[in-house]
Amino acid sequence: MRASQFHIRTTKETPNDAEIVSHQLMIRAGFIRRLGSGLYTLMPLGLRVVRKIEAIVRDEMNSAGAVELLMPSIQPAELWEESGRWEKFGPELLRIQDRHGRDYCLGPTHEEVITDIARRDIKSYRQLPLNFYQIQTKVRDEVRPRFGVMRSREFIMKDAYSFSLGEESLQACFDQMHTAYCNVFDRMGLEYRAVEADSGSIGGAQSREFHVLADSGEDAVVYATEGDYAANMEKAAVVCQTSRGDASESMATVDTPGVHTIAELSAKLDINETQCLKTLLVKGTTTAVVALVLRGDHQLNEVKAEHLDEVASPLTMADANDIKTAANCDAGSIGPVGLSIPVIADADAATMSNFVCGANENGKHLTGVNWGRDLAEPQIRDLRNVIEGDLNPMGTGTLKIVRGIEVGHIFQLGSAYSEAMGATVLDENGKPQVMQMGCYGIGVTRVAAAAIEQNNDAQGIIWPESIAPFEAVICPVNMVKSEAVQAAAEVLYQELKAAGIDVLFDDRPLRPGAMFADMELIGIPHRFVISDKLLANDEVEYRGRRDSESSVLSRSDVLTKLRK
RNA sequence: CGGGGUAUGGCGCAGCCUGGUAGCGCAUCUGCUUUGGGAGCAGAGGGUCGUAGGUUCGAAUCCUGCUGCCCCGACCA
Repeated sequence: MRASQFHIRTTKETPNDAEIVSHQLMIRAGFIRRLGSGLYTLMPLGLRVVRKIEAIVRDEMNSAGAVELLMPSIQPAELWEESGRWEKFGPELLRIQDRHGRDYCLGPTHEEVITDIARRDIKSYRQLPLNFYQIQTKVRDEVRPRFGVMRSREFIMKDAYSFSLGEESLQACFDQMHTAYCNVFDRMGLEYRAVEADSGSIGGAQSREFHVLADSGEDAVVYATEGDYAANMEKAAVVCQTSRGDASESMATVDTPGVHTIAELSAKLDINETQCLKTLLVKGTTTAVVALVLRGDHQLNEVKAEHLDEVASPLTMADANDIKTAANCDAGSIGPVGLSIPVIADADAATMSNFVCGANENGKHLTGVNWGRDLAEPQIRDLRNVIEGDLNPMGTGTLKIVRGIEVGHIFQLGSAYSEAMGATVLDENGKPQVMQMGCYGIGVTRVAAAAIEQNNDAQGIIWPESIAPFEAVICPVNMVKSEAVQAAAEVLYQELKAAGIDVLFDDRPLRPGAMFADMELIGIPHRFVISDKLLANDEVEYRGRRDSESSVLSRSDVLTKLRK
């Protein structure tokens, strides 16, 4: 490709509405252009990257035996009513009506459509297992689109759906996709982790998220210092490592006017937050509210809490009236002593002794409180987020927390959709059996952004070779003045093209500095400079995008350099 | 949806407080010079100051409503 015939628009100024580096660089280098909130045009450079990512994904999916198809973005409401998600999905589902007033949605995901296809097309266990995938534009009416293409309302996603008979076959499909995903991210040269994830309300099944590690990531990823345990924050299990001390103090009431938070409480009484007990009231299933108690320095894990039978789903904090009724005080003064509602304690909270908690009376707290003596022993569950230094639940080492960008998710759906929509096959006995499903997603456009988050410097983007918009660029110095440079650049360009290299020939009449700056901003991995001076010795200058200095090589070594 | 911010040529901003001819940098166009790290000089084009109303002789500027966008919280690839 000749740069003069390719649309390259770069800017020195950083757009003021771009917060994270990938967004800034994608805009500055002209990969994307914003059309509206969460809506982006993929400019020619951006599309090239996306196409390369798609090619890798497609290749690995095909290798894993998945077959590609393409489903419509517009989906009839009836299908979503069948699965129950027309109601459940909420405002993120962008709904539209046609001219006849019929309801549709713009597909945020395609379980319904694919299950409809499966139930019509798959009749026999002999056809299984089968894995369909597509690379397609998804629409989600995000509450808050941000970070450019990282969280946009319209984005490109690879989604695959497997159909199996029996859980063993589902597991095999899942494992196969796990391997394929690792291959995909390996080939893109990304630093990532596959982590255990919560499987949500469907329950039981396996779920794994693939996170590209980056400080700007929106998710917390937990991993063990030893062994290969890794999970997202929602899922990461806590191993209680403390045991309860003796009840050496007696319970007493202290005045704590104006104290509402654990931080204020520990400051007021000059004690550590670990000595305070935090009590949260949430809506319950059989009772109006349920008390959840945690050690003061610990954070409630809302997903874990939501899974409890006693707790209403979705998790809802009790409102002021509920609190008044249950605890006879305001939030900030609640404690578990004397409550007549279920009290569920995090394991670490249950091992506390002589602790401080709210007295269920505004402006008062209790000190020296002990389980079993001052109040009944609580139910014990894992309720909190892990913190750095917690024990690895697998028994080796401790846990660390890093930030991650979720770029992929593989998930065993089981029979959730196939059962609701009647997707069955006949087994070898001629009996109808509900198919087991798995679903597997990769956020293609998000991968591009994640790759930049992980690979950039002050000059701009540093694309991993496999997804760079161009593999190499030829920069002729002062080509307008030198026919020799022009001719040599042209020859090299033709040579690299013939060798199958995806090469950009920067034939724009730019001064060298501007040209280099552009190409570094755009992030092309390999640069070859041609000038009169170099030509005199039959040489070419080479610089890898990560190199701090250029090197000079013989003209004949250019291809070898690229093939290395 | 709650909280905060912002809206002025394509982009980044100043001007607003204290009302009186809309300005700067980048980008664009023309010419000359320049050509190994985002060139210099000279010239040119481009803005109903988000929108609707109000105050005023006069509003980018003061007041009110609305809208867009961005950032912080609950969702997801």
